[in-house]
Amino acid sequence: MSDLSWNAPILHVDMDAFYASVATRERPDLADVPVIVGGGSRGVVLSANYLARQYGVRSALPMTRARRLCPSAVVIAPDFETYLSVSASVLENFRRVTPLVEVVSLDEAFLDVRGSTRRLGSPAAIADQLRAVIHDEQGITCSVGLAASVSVAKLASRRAKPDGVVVVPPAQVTAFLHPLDVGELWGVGEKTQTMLHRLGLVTVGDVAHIPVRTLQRAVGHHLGTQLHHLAWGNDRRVIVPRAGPLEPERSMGADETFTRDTDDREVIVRELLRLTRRVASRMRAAGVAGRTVTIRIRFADFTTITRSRTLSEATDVTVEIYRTATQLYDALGLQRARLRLVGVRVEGLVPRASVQRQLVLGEPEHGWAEADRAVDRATRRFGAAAVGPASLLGSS
DNA sequence: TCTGGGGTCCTAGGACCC
DNA sequence: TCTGGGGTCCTAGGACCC
Repeated sequence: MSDLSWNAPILHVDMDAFYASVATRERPDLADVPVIVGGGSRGVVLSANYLARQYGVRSALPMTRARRLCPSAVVIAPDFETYLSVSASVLENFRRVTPLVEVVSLDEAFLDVRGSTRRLGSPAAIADQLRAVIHDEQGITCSVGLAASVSVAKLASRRAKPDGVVVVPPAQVTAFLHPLDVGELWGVGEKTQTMLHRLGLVTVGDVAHIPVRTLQRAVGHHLGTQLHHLAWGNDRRVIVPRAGPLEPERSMGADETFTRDTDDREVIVRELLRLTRRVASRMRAAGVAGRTVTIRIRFADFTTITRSRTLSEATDVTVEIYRTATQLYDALGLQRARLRLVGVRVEGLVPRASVQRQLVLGEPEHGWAEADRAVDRATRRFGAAAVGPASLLGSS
């Protein structure tokens, strides 16, 4: 009955410890063992099963700390191909419920089920069906939050974990929200949480009851407005059906942490070239070009700077992006600074077809675009190791 | 051997233009 | 012989999300 009063019942479906669950679903030997999915020596935890979490292991924790907290954990390298395929199967399960699916990431999506209740039953019944189907077909569990808005549904699913459902009827939204810590709100990370706590704003209810202007002064105009609305459950966001992270992007980039910090210009510049090739070929595959080239430098002490330059016209040409990146790097005039990470990003992406190249006759540049396409073709046929500048031979 | 890699959005100051 | 005021673009930094 109460379901009928819901303007738009929203489900937020969130896989439980997704990477770890997928990694262990056919490994009964790991069922009762702490499991961590994570990268190499300088990496972070990508996913941890609930046994590992009992030791304090969390996503984004440095692997070194995670191993210290839980020496008995089995550490597994991520296998994104498998995650992608499981994720695609789960998405099919969603689409059988409703076409109004907004994919957030590989392991998370919002479903607007207002059009599905006649066929499938109440929103709560739909949540149960989905969890059963995903468990039976994919061998993993998920949690579901059900509410009348996107933001509350998301908070509800978090409270449902693991392997549960939490329903927040419209009349109970503020009673549900106000006791929560401000850090639970979308847009409040570690920094903002700390700042709000220092101001004596600990719960969502605290934030709800101070004047918007005060909030805006504390955290900025935009975020202040947003938090005020979220604290009262005012969330007009609607589900935008989309396939997820494969949307037309505004920027593309790549960065990589060195195995060891380095101050060697040769090594750094070679890395800039490797990253640029990766980014540029992704851009060409996506049919986009961009005008602003940004490099990112992270020093050994973790301080991070960016330097960018906007070109007169958009490009997807490896050599142009690379030249800009190295010029930006050299302009820093670093001497003995040890770098932990470098990155290259191209912003202001537009469809390549919309770029009118002002080709100057005799300009030596205009052969490079064709060279890139030849490299792309060869890479598709023979693999990435087959083609590359001499400075990268043997390194890829 | 503390702290990945892919992104998005906001803020703020200066340049520049009308 | 002080100050305008928008709007837009560019750059840099920072916070956040998954």
